Order: sequence, then structure tokens, then C-alpha cells
Amino acid sequence: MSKATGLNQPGLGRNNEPPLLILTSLAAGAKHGYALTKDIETFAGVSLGPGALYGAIARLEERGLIEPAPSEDRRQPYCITASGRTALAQAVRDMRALSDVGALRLGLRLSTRRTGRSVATFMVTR
Amino acid sequence: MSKATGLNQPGLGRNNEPPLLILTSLAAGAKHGYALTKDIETFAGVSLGPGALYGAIARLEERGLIEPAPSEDRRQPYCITASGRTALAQAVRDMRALSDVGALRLGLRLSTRRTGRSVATFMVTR
DNA sequence: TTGATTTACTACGTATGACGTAGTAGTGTC
DNA sequence: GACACTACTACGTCATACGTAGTAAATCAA
Repeated sequence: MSKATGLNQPGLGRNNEPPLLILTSLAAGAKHGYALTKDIETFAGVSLGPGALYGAIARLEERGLIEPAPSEDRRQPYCITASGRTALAQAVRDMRALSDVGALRLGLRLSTRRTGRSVATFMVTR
Repeated sequence: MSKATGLNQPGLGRNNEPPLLILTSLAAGAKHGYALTKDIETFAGVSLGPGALYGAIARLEERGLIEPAPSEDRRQPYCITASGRTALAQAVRDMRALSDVGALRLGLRLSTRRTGRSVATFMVTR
């Protein structure tokens, strides 16, 4: 059911999105697996199956980018660590840089509309 | 020798960058393999070994995102196809959107400086 | 109270793609 | 004619994405 976006569509290789999406989701606060799936669906339009999701969670935890948070029930919440934030920030900068180069070379004009201090929406015009 | 950027550093998964970088490079004009490596090193700071490079080229060609251009010598140049441009444009939009969400959630402020119509440089401020 | 639905995972297997390394060969140059 | 640089081909390995199946608790409707 996962939507084919530009980053994971066939032809652009296997995507490394799951870890990136998980870090992005956790940057807004601790969540357990299922809540992650739902959040990621909302902000990225991508739905991760359990295989992709929990596999990526395990690898991220192994590497200290996320860590388990105390849980009261059967659900296991995770939160992002300091090095997770650092890694995400670097990825954000790289994506931004790469998309700028791509847009420039394609002759796309990316316009960013801001609401106060935050990016509310964006558009691409030919 | 490939530099560890945020997108391909250990912990964020294997990267799907090679195809993306190749498309981005070819968006600026036809190039053969070696020229691609050099261009990508320049604009992205990533150096692809022959294994990564020619593997990705073969897959991109198979999927019609790039195609061989006529060559005069032993070198084989490639150029981006229409669907390659479409795929790259979509990837650019997705990267932009994802980096905006990430920056927002991390509390990063990405400032874009423009020169005329094109994005010249960008900075991230805490 | 039984059955359906949603939530929340675990476990397993497969396939693909990233990437390193080695080897080959043409070209220029000193 | 030795060496560096260019430009690949070929091969193998391993990590990771991802599908699928299965389990089980909680919630709710009939």
C-alpha cells in the first residue's frame, strides 16, 4: 500500500526513507510503532508495513539514533536521541541542498510559502 | 572514499543516492561515466566507485530514465529521458517537502538565498 | 458473550541494490 | 617505454527494504 513517491518509485532504487521518516516523526515527540506508521502516513503519504517499520526501528536503536522510552502498557514507545537529531539535521541539510541543485538543473522554480516562522506549504512551478 | 553525508551515513540506511545523483548530473547535459563521477563529486561531494556508478547506470537505463547517446570514441555518454526528468522532478519535490517537515520539527531554520531566479546557496541556522 | 475490528507487534524469508575490489585497455606525456 | 590518467567491465558480498503470516490484547457493537 505504500505510495510511490519520487524518492521510492521504481527506478530510483531502494529507498532509504524508512529510517529518515522515523527520525522525522520522532523529532516531534516519542511514539510507539503503530503511532509512527500513522504519523508518517499523514506527513509523508507513505505507509510502512511492519516489516519495513520494525526493521528500521531495530537498526536505528542499534546505532543509538533512537532509544526506547519507558512504557506503561504493551506498547513500546521510542524517542530520538541527541545523535539522532544531529543525523536528521544533517540529512535535512543534504536533502535541501540536493533538491536545490536538482531544481536548478531542471529549471524548476520551487516557491516556499511561510506562515510566521514555519514552512506551511510549498509549490513547484514550471 | 565516498563522503558520509547525512543521507548515507551509517544508521540512515543504504542510500538510494546514486541514481538520484546521476539523474541530477545528467539533467545538466549528457555525460559519460567518468565525467559523471567528477561532476557528482563537485556538486554533491560524494564520490561513487565504479561498482556503484555503473550498476546504477545500468538500472536507470533498463527503466528508461536515461539512455545512451551516440558516441564517437570508446566512451559511452548517457542522457536523461523525458521520464527521467519527470522522476527527478518528483524526487526533488519530495526531498524538498521532507526536508521542510524535518527542519520544522527539529526547529531548524533553513534560509535560502536567491540570485535572480535561481537558488545560489543555502544555510542552516540554529 | 460472541464476533468483528482496531491496535500493536514478532518472525521469517526474499530480492534488490549499494559498493568494494580487481582487472583490462586505450590515451597522453616525459 | 614507463607511468599516470581515463574509462570502463566483471564479480561478489552484504545490508536493507519490504511482503506476508501469525499472534494477541483492547475495544466495541449486536
